[in-house]
Amino acid sequence: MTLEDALRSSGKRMTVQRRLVLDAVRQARHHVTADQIAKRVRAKYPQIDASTVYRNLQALEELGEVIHTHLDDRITRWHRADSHPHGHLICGTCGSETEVRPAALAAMAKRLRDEHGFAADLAHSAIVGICRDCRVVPSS
Amino acid sequence: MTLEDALRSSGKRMTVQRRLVLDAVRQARHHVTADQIAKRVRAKYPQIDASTVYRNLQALEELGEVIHTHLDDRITRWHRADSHPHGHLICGTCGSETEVRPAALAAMAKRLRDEHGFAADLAHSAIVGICRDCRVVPSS
DNA sequence: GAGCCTATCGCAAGTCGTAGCGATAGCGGC
DNA sequence: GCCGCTATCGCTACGACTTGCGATAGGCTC
Repeated sequence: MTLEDALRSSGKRMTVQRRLVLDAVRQARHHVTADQIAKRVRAKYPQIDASTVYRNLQALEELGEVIHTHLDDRITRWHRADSHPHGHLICGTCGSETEVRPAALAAMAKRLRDEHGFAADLAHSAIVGICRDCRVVPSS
Repeated sequence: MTLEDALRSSGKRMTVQRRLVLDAVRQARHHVTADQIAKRVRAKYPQIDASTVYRNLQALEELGEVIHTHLDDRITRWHRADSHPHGHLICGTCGSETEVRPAALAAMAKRLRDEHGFAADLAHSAIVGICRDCRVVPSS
């Protein structure tokens, strides 16, 4: 398996905790928080510590199994690496969250690559701004 | 003064702590962290609490005096609202930080406005990716 | 399948930022 | 200048996450 190879070549080990954290992320429909993952894992393995969840999420990200993104709160979200990529538009006024197609992000990223040689990952952090509705009717 | 008017019309008050926090942000050359601001303020007003600094930064942002941005760590940076706007490109490999001209951001934002009616603030969060140097010579 | 090396674990403590609470002090009116 | 309303203060506790440490347990060798 690719995962086993990746583990081996990076000197990492497969522990029960690691396996359960990975399963939890894979089974989640969309983004999940570390806390949600911890709760899922505790159903099968109650003694797992939050720090173990965080460390395993980092390790699994290094292995290319999971990815994290930042919305506009202080809570990191995680999802499986093979889910379809997309960006997030978050309205600072009403808090609404809209997904953006990868194509739109790619076009934006092209400009940064051309001008700065910078390969941007525009799905990593949400883009904050003001949505259509809030522009028309400013918040009271 | 505009600031006094803004304070009045929003029911806010000008306290010595508020004044010192604002001065500290204004005197800073670039972005500063809340902790750096607290240290500066404590030179003149040693008893100020960190939570007071945070609350005043929020209040001053509502008044349009200061702005906060997010780089790729978990630490919020603050700067005066009238400094020239710019975006940040942060390399996830080497950690280098590059400033982007507002014009480049505006062009990118236009697409989101046209397609989604979304007025993006692309200076609010840093754009993460891989810089030119790290693309050519991958990190060892 | 026993032994060894060390990655990983659970726990405790620390950091950045937020939130609740009783005490203090701006600031508008008299 | 004094009074009263309440925004703001300092303090403490909490939430998300990180880090250091001794104990545990993968997984490679024999």
